[in-house]
Amino acid sequence: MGFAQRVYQVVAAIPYGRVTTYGQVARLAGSPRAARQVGGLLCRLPEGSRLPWHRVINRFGLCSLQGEDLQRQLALLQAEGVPAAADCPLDLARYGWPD
DNA sequence: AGGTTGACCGGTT
DNA sequence: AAACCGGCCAACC
Repeated sequence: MGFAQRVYQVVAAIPYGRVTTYGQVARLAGSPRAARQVGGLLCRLPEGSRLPWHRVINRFGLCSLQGEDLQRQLALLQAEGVPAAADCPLDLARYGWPD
């Protein structure tokens, strides 16, 4: 299985109401330095994908998206009880996906 | 075929 | 404390 498939599996396994970082997804996918590529993959997900891409944020606890996409991500997170905001970083110790 | 460009990160200056 | 640097992968010129 290739890198992309492993990333999809890891993202699919992020629990409801939790978030994780690009770096951790990369780590769990077996390629610790490939955080950027994780973003690249999620960026080009097909429209109707059932993958919980919105649970992946950056190492500062903020969403890396902008504009309309950012609003969509915030809404999805809020809908599952995660107090995500555009400006205020999430506490990863509280909402993060523990190893 | 080779260069560029990203939803990034960690370690080292 | 802030800037820098190399990695790693896929897609698109």
